Amino acid sequence: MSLSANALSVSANSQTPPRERILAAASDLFYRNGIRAVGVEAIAAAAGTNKMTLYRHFASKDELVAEYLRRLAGDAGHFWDGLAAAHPGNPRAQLRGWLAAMEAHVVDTEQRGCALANAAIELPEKDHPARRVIEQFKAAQRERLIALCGATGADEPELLADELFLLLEGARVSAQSVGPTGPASRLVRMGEALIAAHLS
Amino acid sequence: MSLSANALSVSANSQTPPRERILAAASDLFYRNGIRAVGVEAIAAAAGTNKMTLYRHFASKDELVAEYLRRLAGDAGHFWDGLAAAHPGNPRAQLRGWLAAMEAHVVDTEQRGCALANAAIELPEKDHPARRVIEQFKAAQRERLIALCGATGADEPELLADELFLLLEGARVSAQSVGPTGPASRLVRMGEALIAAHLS
DNA sequence: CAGGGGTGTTACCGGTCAGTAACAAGCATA
DNA sequence: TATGCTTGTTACTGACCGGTAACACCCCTG
Repeated sequence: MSLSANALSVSANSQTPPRERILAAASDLFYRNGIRAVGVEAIAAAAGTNKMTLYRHFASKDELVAEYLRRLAGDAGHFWDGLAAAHPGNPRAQLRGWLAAMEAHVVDTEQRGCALANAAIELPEKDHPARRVIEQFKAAQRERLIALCGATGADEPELLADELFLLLEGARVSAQSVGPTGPASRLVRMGEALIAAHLS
Repeated sequence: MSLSANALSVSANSQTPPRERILAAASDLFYRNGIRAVGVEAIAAAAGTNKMTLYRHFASKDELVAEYLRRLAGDAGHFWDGLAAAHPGNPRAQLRGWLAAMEAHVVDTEQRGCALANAAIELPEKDHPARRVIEQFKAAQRERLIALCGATGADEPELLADELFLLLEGARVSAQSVGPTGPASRLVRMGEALIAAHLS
């Protein structure tokens, strides 16, 4: 089972510190091939280094996985911040921007859903260090969505947020089984209908 | 990483033919621990037999995985048939029954989401024999839902079906990251609101 | 009784897994 | 020039992976 990999600019650049190169290579391989499908040796090779250096920066593969997810959670937080900065005082526009970005992400065939959700499916062990990261991230995601729905003046912000949350989560996972042209392609329209129903 | 396993009645019963015991053991282990996390030796042992007998009934582990998913797809088909038989000529009741069953399934902490969807995440290789099964199953699932929504007289049956489809898919996957007490616990209420909106 | 198909047992194959020990080489600072 | 830190290299461990060969066994049918 040959793994697919891309030559990432960061991992090819030997100017970048090895820890960053390893994380970049691991992110790429984990996301596209699955966490369990990727060995540490392949990660080190893709990062232009070797297994020893990898283990000098990460205590174990599980810790590398946790850090990989931590980075993605941070990126998502920055995306939310960017939305808020782009539409200050306009929660409705922020919500609209979020929906549009999510639909674009779902339709993109290069994407394979939410890395955090995928990891939760792939790593059912309750004591895996990645689980803390996943649970905290998803809870924070939901909280932000609830706050945003509340700011728009929806009648039941928490219910609306959960509807949108499930809609998105379903779109991202179903794109991998029925394909991105299926139900997931009308995410914006569905979301707008939900929002409208709660603003009456 | 010790695997969790249950002593299934069928796998403990040596009266049952070995092929069925193997499938039962594989279903249990695959679903709870993930497909890649389970080795064929562990499956054979849980089925009360050995690796050789397993390979006399299944050409490879990948084929065993495909058959495991085929069985589940068949079970789901029977569930739909049962719903239709329980509420003949009453699509509204069938839809309601489907929603209730899905919420019960999502809330059950023993469950770990849709085995087919999980497999799609765990097995991204396009040529894996399981992918055909997954894609056909999800497409059939969606078709049945569309037909049912159409029979209820919804104004846009396909859109409603996709909304319900994504809602369910999201609920099952998010139960594994935010837990079953989160957004997934109000699936019936959300679904009913969607249906009502399309029956106006 | 003879035959044969399904099953169990053991040992093995080559390969990969996560993780480590020991040592050489580079490179900066002091 | 000498120090000390980071990295590279090679080789290795013990375990497990999917899959197979060879052979003994049991039980049912003829």
